Amino acid sequence: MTSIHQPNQNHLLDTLPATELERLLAHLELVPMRLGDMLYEPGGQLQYAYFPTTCIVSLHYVMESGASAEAAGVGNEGMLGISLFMGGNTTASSAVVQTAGHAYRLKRQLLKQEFERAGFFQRLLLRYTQALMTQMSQTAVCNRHHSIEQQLCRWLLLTLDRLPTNELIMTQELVASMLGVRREGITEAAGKLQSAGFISYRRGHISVLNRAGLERHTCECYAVVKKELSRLLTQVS
Amino acid sequence: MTSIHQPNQNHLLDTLPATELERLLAHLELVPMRLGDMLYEPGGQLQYAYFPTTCIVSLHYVMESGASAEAAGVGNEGMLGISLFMGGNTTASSAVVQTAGHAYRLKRQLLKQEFERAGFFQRLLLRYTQALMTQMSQTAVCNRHHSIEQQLCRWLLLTLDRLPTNELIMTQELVASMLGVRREGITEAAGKLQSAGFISYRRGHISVLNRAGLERHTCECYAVVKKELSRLLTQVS
DNA sequence: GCCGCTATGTGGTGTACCGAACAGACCATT
DNA sequence: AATGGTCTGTTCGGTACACCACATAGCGGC
Repeated sequence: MTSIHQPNQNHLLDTLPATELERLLAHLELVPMRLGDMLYEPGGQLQYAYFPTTCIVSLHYVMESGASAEAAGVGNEGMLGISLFMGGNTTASSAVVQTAGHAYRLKRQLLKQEFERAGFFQRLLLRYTQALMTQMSQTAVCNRHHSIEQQLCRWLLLTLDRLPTNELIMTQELVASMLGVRREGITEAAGKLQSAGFISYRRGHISVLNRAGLERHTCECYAVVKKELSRLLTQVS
Repeated sequence: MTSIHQPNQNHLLDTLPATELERLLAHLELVPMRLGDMLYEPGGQLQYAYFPTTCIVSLHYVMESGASAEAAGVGNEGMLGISLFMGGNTTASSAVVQTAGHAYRLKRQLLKQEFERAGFFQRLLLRYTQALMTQMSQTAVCNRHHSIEQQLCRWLLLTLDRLPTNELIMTQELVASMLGVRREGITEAAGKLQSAGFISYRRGHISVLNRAGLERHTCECYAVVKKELSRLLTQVS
């Protein structure tokens, strides 16, 4: 009997050659991730790296004023705990579960040890980190120049790509805090997307009906991030 | 006789233990960096890594519309060519010289080779990369929530920290393209800072007269970036 | 010193987004 | 079926910044 949860639902783990994956399998621990769980706070010491399978985690910054925004999201394409092998052990951001689901976690020492073998796993993690940097800097530029509606499209598409379904369990309030805008701004933008027939929603549920429509409506930032991710995570030497 | 240019004017090179630095010295080549020089374009293959001593380089994104913005800056605290050891070999950004000066460059293969020794140099570069990620994500959040005036203060301080003098050779037009705002917005913000006695400027020259004043005026983003940089680049194991 | 270029200053109009306040609608619970 | 809490829709006023147009002023080249 096979469980519905498998490590290879995470793309990074799935990419590993059999021998490398086997070394990890015994240490990977499946954990449920509930909405709002905080994996780490700014400056907090991480004990685990997380490889999401069905959850999505947001790298979130909260300002002194209380305002907040997401710098990047992490789902089944990536991992959390970059700083464990980058050397800092902690980061200035916090990591908050944005969509409930599951992840496999790996003890900090084991991740570090595996990284230091300087093999495929190391190269893969570094490439993923570079993809994450692309996402962060593209978010910076997008925040500067694009409308809420465009950014909402980008965000929906990126989120959708990390989920098996076309439905997001997500209030407008939560989306607003991710994009760092007011809830009313999301209400207005989502209303337009619904009128256009691209999405439909009701109290905490957003369904994507016309993905191609969203892709036409979004800014270029979505494509840049996706392209860079696929470039970096295929053909890892 | 000692030249006025020394590799240890770059903080990363300066941090290297003698044995590691010695291996590099013969291969480090001093190059002048002129204002506007493009070190690399999106997707372009890098041939060298650069360690700035007196120049500043901007990691710059240009949108389809022609609008642009900086995701991060690199000066004597860092290096250019992250993607050479991260595995991607290229990035989605371009790198443009924002302040003329000098840098030491190192052939791509040598950087890679040295990185793969998995010693101090590798740990240092990875830590610097993490600091760069902090700068990028803080820029994303800052773009969302802070006023042009605050951002200008942040940007002036970050730039000042990379220069030996308190004078920036820089038109308002250029500053505007860094922050991704209109030139008039910079005129207005700079005017206020000048009235407050923090800076003075004339055609392409900005002098900082009161650093503490700028620090009081800037948003928290400056401190976050500086703190993370100093945390990561001291006590490298 | 004059000229012309480029950098800077200013003003008017438009708009996207913010802040706050409130109304209505949906859903879960009882 | 009623109730209460949460989520969504709408409105109003304010503001920061964009876009456009043009005026002035510093500086280099002649």
